[in-house]
Amino acid sequence: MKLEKAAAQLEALGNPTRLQLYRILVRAGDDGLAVGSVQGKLDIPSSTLSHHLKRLVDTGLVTQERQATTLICRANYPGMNALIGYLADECCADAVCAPAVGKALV
Amino acid sequence: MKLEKAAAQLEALGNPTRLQLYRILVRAGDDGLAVGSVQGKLDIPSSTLSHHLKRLVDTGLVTQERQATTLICRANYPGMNALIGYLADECCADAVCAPAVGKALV
DNA sequence: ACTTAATTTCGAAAAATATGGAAATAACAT
DNA sequence: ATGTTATTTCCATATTTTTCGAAATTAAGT
Repeated sequence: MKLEKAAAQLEALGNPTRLQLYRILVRAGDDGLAVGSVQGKLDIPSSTLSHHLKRLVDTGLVTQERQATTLICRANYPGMNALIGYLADECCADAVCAPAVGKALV
Repeated sequence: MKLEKAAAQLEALGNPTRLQLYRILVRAGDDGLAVGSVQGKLDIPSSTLSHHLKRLVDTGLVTQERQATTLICRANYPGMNALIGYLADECCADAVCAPAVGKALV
């Protein structure tokens, strides 16, 4: 993973609203969630939500699939894994932190 | 870890200059690196660097220790591990991505 | 074609971030 | 005390981000 891409993904997640949004999608699992359903959970205007979603989609953290008029959004696990892998590699280049990453697995 | 804190750390890392800066500190290992040495590697004005460093320190990703006139900076591994753990937990809440996280360990 | 529902784009204002020169501070040596 | 080096704070500016109402678009359903 290139540093620029990692930074873009980190920045995308580095906004409380978007991180919350991403969490909601993760919790929705493989079924995903329609934009409208997400809006119900976040209670923000649709245009604001659309901008945030776009950011997550553009950076490869979320995917979207049309079903008639509704747009299903899903957390893109491979994208997140690549990011976590990048961070872990950066973090563990010299150190000491493998155990804690391991802990996240349990 | 609280969502707000995770978001602040992600945002701190979500800037190419700061991510590069953080990488440099990780690679410097336990010895750390003086602010001036970092500046030499990044080639940015000291005031700009100081702002970025402050952001990483404030969010708990970097620590600093005075040695006479120079300030030694170190990557704060526990801070990063907590963040990676948070992301892994969020990501793996329902899914499918444990194997990839495992891969990051190797 | 017309309507309805879902979502995005446009446009614009407020807020936050990024950048860096110049001055201030910190810590020490002489 | 003065000088020197290292780093931060102050200040101002340019850019980017965030926010959201209103209008436009998309995709059915009737």
